[in-house]
Amino acid sequence: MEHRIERIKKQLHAESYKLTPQREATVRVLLEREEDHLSAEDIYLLVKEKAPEIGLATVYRTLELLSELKIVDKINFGDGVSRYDLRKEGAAHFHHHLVCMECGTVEEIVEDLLEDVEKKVEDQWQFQVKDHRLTFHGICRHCQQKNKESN
Amino acid sequence: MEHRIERIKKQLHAESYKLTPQREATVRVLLEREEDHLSAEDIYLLVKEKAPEIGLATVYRTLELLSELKIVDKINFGDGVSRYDLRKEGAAHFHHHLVCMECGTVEEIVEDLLEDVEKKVEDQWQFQVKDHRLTFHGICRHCQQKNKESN
DNA sequence: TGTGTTATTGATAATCATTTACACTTGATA
DNA sequence: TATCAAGTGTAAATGATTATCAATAACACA
Ligand SMILES: [Mn+2]
Ligand SMILES: [Mn+2]
Ligand SMILES: [Zn+2]
Ligand SMILES: [Zn+2]
Repeated sequence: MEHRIERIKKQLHAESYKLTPQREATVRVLLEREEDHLSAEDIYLLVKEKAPEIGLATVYRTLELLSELKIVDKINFGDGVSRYDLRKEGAAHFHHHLVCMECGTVEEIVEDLLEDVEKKVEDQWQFQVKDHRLTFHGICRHCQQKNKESN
Repeated sequence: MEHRIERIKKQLHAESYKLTPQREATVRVLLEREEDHLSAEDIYLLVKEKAPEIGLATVYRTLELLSELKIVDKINFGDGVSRYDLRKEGAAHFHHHLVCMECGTVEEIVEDLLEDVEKKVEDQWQFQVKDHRLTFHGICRHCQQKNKESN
């Protein structure tokens, strides 16, 4: 944890931004809830527990800044809100998501999986890939089980 | 064109919805601009040319309905608006997109490309895939060329 | 240590996409 | 024709995000 905060601090400094107390509190929430996919509002409420005086606008500004520096990725699962997802330490690409259409849970896939596809896109479409977003919609293990039992 | 309208009409009837003049005008715009990725507002303005009395809410309602029936797919490229994309005739899966980070153009990939990946997800993650969203962000052919010349 | 400069913040208002409420129209059916 | 549900247009409401602005904190240097 402290190690990752240090690293993020350095990334900010490298672009001559400071790790203010508000920014640090926000980053800590993101680290503590790394496997979740929180909206700005969610994050705001959690940060308020550590730093009650923080404003919602500051949370938005911090998330915007962290997005620019590629420390977090902004994603959209089709409900009305943006969600913010910490990049995995040292990951070259954004990870993938499995969204269950029945219970709404979101599972992560850290494996690349797209190496071959990207090569094809670069070769056949002559498109220079920098990043990607891949989300599968379907039925999670748990709901499959539940459905089987109810039959 | 007329053939596809007929088919969509049948899909609506199958769920006991009617193809009202407003809905037809909206569908026609989507067919005419099939390769584009229009927002609700874009579509509204185009439909108004055919049916000036239509209301924005009706366009939203129609797009919502067409989404439910899987006639269009709602996508989000990260700018603040949802965009609506006609499913390719008879396509089992939603097609993919290449978004240029420099000029903003969106290119389509109709080929599946994900067969192997989906198999892996089903086997190794036991997730039953129903649909997917795949977008690559990068530099399009045209902008690559332009960058090369300016060096 | 003081002083000017700039970045950052919190509160609030503004913006903008989307949804809702509601009164009116339409078209089918009894 | 009278009735009824589905569909519509207008206008207002909602909710997420962004812009504004005065106050504060951090820093650079006399
Ligand atoms: Mn994630
Ligand atoms: Mn498309
Ligand atoms: Zn589930
Ligand atoms: Zn381009």
